Amino acid sequence: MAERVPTSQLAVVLRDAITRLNRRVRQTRPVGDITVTQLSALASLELAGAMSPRELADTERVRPPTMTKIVAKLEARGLVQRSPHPTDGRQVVLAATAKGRELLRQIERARDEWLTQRLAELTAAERDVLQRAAELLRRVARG
Amino acid sequence: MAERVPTSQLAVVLRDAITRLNRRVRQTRPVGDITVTQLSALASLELAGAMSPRELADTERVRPPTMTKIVAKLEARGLVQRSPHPTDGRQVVLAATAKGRELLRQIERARDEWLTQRLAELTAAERDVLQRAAELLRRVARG
DNA sequence: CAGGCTTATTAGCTAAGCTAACTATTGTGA
DNA sequence: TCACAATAGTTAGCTTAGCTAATAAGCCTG
Repeated sequence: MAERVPTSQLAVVLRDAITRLNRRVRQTRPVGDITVTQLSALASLELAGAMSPRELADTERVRPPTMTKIVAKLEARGLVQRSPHPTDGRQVVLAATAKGRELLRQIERARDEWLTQRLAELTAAERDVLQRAAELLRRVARG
Repeated sequence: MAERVPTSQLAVVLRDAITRLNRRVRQTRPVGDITVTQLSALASLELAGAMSPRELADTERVRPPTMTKIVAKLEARGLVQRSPHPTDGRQVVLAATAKGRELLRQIERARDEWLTQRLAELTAAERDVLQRAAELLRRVARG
């Protein structure tokens, strides 16, 4: 079925496919009027647990001043809570609030609904390919 | 190997994998100091051929005033050229210049270099899975 | 315990997105 | 035909998101 092609050519095809699908997924407008940047930070906080602004900035690949702004907005919406670090007086500990976690769940559902419908149109064998691919893609991204 | 899971769960896993890999790919800094937004518009122009600002705005899913700014910057860099529409006096025709196309090729090479190296670390069978997946992903994105 | 590192914020800039409002052109219907 | 609606593009003015440089506060070490 799939002809064997050079790895470099696979890279081109794969990047193109991922870029396009990512745009489509992002076009599903979020539920709670939250921006993509804010959502991503909130999701990281929920996924990896409480952390400092510095760590969150590193996770999101932005600079600390940028994260200061993002966190300020999330806090103003009551989605994130900040508390003092138990031992280090400089640091701040950020954590998603119950409201923040609830919003995340709502948005994930809305996004995945679109994708789920699309995937349902494929055959079981095709979904199987995608499932194995998903694991590989995560590994590639992590590497 | 891959256990059969519900389609909705596949959607979650797949979206997550794609989001992460997309971030990684984007982190590869472009060659010519061009922004992601500008690059995307330029790539669309190259891919789909000459079109009006309106059409390009629709393609990129932004509003016309936003595209006005993006095009202005691309034009200032000599990457895009604008010419009058042959019959409709209101419209403008946008096209990538030779310089713009050359920049696109450079950037694509740089990006894919990173991904190619990662893919080279997989087995041939795993690359085969990804190749079939890429085709499916494009189809899903198009749908 | 003085001076240097780390954490976080503030200030000030650019880019990217939006809506509303404007100009110019095209098309249309009485 | 021509007044008027629709369309294309831009301008004005706003918010968000990103950056660097500078500042303030706390920690650590010689």
